[in-house]
Amino acid sequence: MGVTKSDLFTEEQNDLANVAKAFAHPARIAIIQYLLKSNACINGHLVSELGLAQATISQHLRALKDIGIIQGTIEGVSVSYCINPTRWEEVKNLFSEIFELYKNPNQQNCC
Amino acid sequence: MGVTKSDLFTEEQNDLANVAKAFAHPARIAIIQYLLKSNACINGHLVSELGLAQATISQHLRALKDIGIIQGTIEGVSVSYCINPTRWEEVKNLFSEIFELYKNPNQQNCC
DNA sequence: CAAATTAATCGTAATATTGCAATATAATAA
DNA sequence: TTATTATATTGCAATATTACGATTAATTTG
Repeated sequence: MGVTKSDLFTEEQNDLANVAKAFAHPARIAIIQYLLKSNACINGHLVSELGLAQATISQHLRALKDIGIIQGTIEGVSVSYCINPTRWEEVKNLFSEIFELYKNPNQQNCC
Repeated sequence: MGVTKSDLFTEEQNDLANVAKAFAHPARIAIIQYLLKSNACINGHLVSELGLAQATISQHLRALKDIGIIQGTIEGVSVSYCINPTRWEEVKNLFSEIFELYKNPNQQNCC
């Protein structure tokens, strides 16, 4: 055991779950926030910003790249990272969908 | 190793990461969607809805309760669950904050 | 009271994630 | 070419998560 039974769920549910994993670690949130705030391509100064080892940062960057939220282009020796605008919009909409699903006409419909 | 180094990050970052974990598994998304769509208190018919064992569902429900997204009240032999409206709003705002952080004036600011 | 029902918890196995040192890779500089 | 620099990958240890059978706890029914 220990394996998520993906086949029990819809593609949409599995998608959202995977995307949510991007946000499910503070280091990845820190990376995302850093890229969002700078709103530009950032060379990998992230290692000095966060207090984690270079290998660990690289691993988190890879996770974010796999999910598609960030993209990186090689610039000589270093790599520039930034938010992927298209994917960001997609991810935003995925979350919006579920958040908009909740209508609470009266405060009393809850146990 | 294997422990997330929470002390390296802000409380806000750790909070969002924890909340995101609610969405980071398709079964929990399915549970949330089920409660959202019914928009009412639902007795534990979730076990028959999803294809997971009773113990597993209970475990996911507990995770959602710990995060605060759902609440349950005992109704005789069974338990009624529903979305916690206040917390839901909070969670929604946490995600909104980070999503609103992204401004993309021109499509060319990305590598 | 005993049986039935419902859900939580415990214990455990399997898999996933996190973190890092060491190493590999790739581009540039000397 | 040989350093140097920046990042990725590998291998591994520690911890977390997922799943479920078995058990427990609490309530209701007969």
